[in-house]
Amino acid sequence: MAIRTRFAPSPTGYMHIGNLRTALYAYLVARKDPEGVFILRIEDTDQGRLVEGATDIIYDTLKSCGLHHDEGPDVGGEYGPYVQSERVKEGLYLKYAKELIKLGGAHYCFCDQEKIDEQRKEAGDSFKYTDPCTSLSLEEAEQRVANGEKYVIRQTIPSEGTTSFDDEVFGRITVDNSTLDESVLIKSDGFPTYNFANVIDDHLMGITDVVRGMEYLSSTPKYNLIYEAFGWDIPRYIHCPPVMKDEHNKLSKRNGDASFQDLMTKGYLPEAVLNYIALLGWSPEEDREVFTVDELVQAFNVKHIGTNGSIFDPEKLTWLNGVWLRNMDLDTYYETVKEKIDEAVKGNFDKKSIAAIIQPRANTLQDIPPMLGFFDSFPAYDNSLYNNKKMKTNPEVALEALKPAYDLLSKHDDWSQEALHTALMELPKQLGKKNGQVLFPLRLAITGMQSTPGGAIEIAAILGKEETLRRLQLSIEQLEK
RNA sequence: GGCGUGUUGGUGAAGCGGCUUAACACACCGCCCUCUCAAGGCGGCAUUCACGGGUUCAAAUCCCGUACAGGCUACCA
Repeated sequence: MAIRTRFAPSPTGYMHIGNLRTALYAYLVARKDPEGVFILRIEDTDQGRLVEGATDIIYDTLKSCGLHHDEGPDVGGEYGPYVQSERVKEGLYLKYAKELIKLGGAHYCFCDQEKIDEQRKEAGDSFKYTDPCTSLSLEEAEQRVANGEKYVIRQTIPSEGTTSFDDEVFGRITVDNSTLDESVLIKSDGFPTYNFANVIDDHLMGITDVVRGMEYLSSTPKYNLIYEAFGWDIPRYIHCPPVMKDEHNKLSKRNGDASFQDLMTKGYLPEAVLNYIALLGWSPEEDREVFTVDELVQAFNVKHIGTNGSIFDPEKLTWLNGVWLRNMDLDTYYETVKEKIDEAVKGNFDKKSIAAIIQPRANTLQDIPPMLGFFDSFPAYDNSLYNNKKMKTNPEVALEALKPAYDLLSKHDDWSQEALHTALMELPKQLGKKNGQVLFPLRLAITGMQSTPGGAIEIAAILGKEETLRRLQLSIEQLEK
């Protein structure tokens, strides 16, 4: 039987990294099977928490990550509808809830909130609701429903015994039924709760492998009781540990900058983000860290998902993003950073050469513009910058190097980087100086910057003869004052 | 409070009873390369696996307890 997994977010805001990771893992589990199917289902049963536009964010995020779903609200499929609120309209959950009642797995409950609160107050800390409606006869309950009394449908839990299941990552989990509470399955507004809808839908959609966060670990036994009451097959469970912001806090939608969208605007690549989050909580068998999504499909193994929560580390993401950027061939790199270069450099320079000098230096797209300011404007700088211990330079040494450099360059016509290189590398020898004593001042003289991406030769080549000489001239005058 | 889960360096982690004097990666620190800054190369960085007991010839690895963390305990998901 082909594996079917689903990603089932509720449209209550943007996608944060923990969510995305769950989607990734569900995707990988499905793709691992050549016949596997990955489904997107929208869980919008909490009408009060819906956020406008949230579903679009989900579509967009999955799309830009390359996590294509085979079935879903936007692409269709044989098991639709894929939006729970639409399924409610079909009366689907209520139908199954009533069947579950007949099977003894659920019951009508007429208790109002005050009654429950009262019991909670009395019980203090160790509260577990004891529902008096459990003992109502079905006839009586149905009569009251027919009379128009407000009701919910609650799960009926056996008072004795234990329920166990095997989780693929956490192993065997066993709980006493007596600790399980009889949660609401159908709310008084007629909508199912997550507790019920996810079981019904997972079964109806033929989900074989349930991939979700471990916050559901402790309610899974309740879900299994429902599966069992219906006589349905229980899926494989893959519960994932949380992604944390720091030692104490899970990543959260509020005051978090770890949404996928945020990371994009911070200049990270979707590929790098996917790669990074795959590594949060999962480790490959081989000693390697750089993976494309397709490569992850090959390498992924549920058995290597860890059991402890992991802290999202922006520094490592930044490094990995840099690796992705550096691994690109120059044409691809140029295409991806073109926009950033254009943003920072308006002058008529060869942008591809600029791309070449920043490629080993930028870890995120955002790093790029601040590096390039000196192209458009020649910044004012102080002569003291020529003092450099390591380079063994000072203003005098600089002047001794810059004047002959000017003479040489003004007579030099082949402005290719190679030609400039050969010409300028001769100069230190002729002057009896070290390379750094000539090239360091030269770079400073034409950029006004203490440090720049690229060296004097590379930058001179990009600036062009006219601009290079112009700046050099200005710097020499400044030194001679 | 109850129930369930987890705890290897600053971070991600490997390890699943002897091969571990605890991989690898990020960060950090050195050195090398070098016209700056990066990139790259090399090396350093946990005498110890939350703590305390126990089992065993042998434990980070198994068991128990304690501490701590986060999860569930909603007509949220």
